[in-house]
Amino acid sequence: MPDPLAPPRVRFAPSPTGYLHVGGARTALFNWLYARQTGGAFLLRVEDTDKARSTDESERAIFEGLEWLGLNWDEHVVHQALGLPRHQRDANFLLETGAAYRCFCTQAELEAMRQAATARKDSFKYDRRCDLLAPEEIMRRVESGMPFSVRFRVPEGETAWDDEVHGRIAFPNKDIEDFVILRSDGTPIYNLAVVSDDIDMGITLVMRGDDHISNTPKQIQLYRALGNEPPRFAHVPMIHGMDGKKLSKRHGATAVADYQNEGILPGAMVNFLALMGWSPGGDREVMSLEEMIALFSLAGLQKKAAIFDTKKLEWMNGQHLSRASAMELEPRLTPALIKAGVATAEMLESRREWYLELIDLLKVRSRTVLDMVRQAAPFFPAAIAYDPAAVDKQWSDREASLAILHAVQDKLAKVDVWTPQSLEAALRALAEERGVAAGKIFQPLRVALTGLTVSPGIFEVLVAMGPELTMQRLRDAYDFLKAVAA
RNA sequence: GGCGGUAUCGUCUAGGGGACUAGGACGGAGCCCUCUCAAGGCUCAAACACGGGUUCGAAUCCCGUUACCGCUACCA
Repeated sequence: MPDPLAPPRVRFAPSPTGYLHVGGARTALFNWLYARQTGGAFLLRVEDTDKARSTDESERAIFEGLEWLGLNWDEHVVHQALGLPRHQRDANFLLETGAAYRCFCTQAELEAMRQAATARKDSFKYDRRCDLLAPEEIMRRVESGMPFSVRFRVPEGETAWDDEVHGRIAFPNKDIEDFVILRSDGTPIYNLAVVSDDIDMGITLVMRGDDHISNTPKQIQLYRALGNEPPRFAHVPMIHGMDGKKLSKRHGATAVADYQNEGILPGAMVNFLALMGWSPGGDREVMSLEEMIALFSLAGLQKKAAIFDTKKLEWMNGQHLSRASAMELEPRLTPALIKAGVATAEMLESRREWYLELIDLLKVRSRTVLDMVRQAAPFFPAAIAYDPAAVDKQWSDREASLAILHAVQDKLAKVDVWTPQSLEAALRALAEERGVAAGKIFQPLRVALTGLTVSPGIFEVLVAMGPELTMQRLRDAYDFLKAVAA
């Protein structure tokens, strides 16, 4: 009997056959939030019994994904394959207590029975023929070395549990066939391995995808036959793609690492994932990890599958970007800037104050870290590319543009102290002298400085860029304009 | 086919018998702000799957139907 007052123990149990999928990440997140809120333990178990498909690389990718999201686990990582002796002991125990029996049917025989049933339009269920064998016959077959699998004998009645998200779910036992728990090669089948491990790890709440609902009655039967009280179960809904089907590659990125590479912040990813299938109630949306821990509850879990909407993820990321401090963003932006070849580590370090101010300037108008890189590029010495759309729109009249830029240069040369105020005064005066709207000056200048139609306020841009780089950009613009004109 | 699960705007959701003319958010349309783009503010379009009950009263409870999803392996 589990102690109801003991701290809960939950687990995330991925099989290392790929990357960390967003669906898995969300299941892990819910378990983690629950453990952190209750002071319980969040354990990790790698389900690597399928040696053919499991790889170390995939295992590493899953760990890295969890670490990036900030989902730290307690105790040591359990590898399911290492539990083989215990799985076999449990199967033998079930055999000895009569809860399970040996099945000598071959896979080919089973397949034939299945096909015969399908031909009759019947649903197939193993007919227990091996359980009806005389004890002497069983003895004879075992002694003659005939291979056998071990099947669990499902008792009469009904198996039900009070699911933490769905309420009571019941399965008539007659609908559950005598399932195999140990293969003829002596290795365990999933349901046995899971139950054996969860008992061994002292798991008190199994929170997993609702695709496991139909495994649950089998597992409850195994708990009982093994002399254990089943844990609580919480079956959370799945994540689907925009077409309503299970989320897969053809819906775009499904690996959390993909979103990491696209410049999504882990805090935003976690926030977004949490909101798919869980709600704190009311209108709360943008939350920190700490707030989610405080607010999390099983009662707020949704029953319905959610569809992954990357648009909302990007919006969420923009929110987190805007709210984060430059100091917090710096470690995420710096590697991206270096990777893109925009700046070097030394460059950023030598002008740290300036760099942090630049981050503050850009973060509010960016949705991803990659957006920030794009917008930050003009503030670094490397030559810029001119966006054709910007050129067409703001420099359509080459001669006029050249004239404006020269006038701007003259004005700027006379500004001693570069502050937003002094620059604004100078440029607005220029507009007045020339009798044009301020925008007619600012926009062509913006293209000259950044190559883009989009940037922070033009005076902030000038200050951040400084007189030297500004003049360089203007000279480059002249060259460009003259080349096009000629 | 059998069994199980689910059903509120296009999407994420609030709602747990009367507070519902159904709220918020993303996305869309528009306005304001404005040197651009964001951010921010405001406005608009947009949903209780259907049919029966129960009840004075149902988005909310019950039953059917439909649709969708999952499982139906000596996979996990």
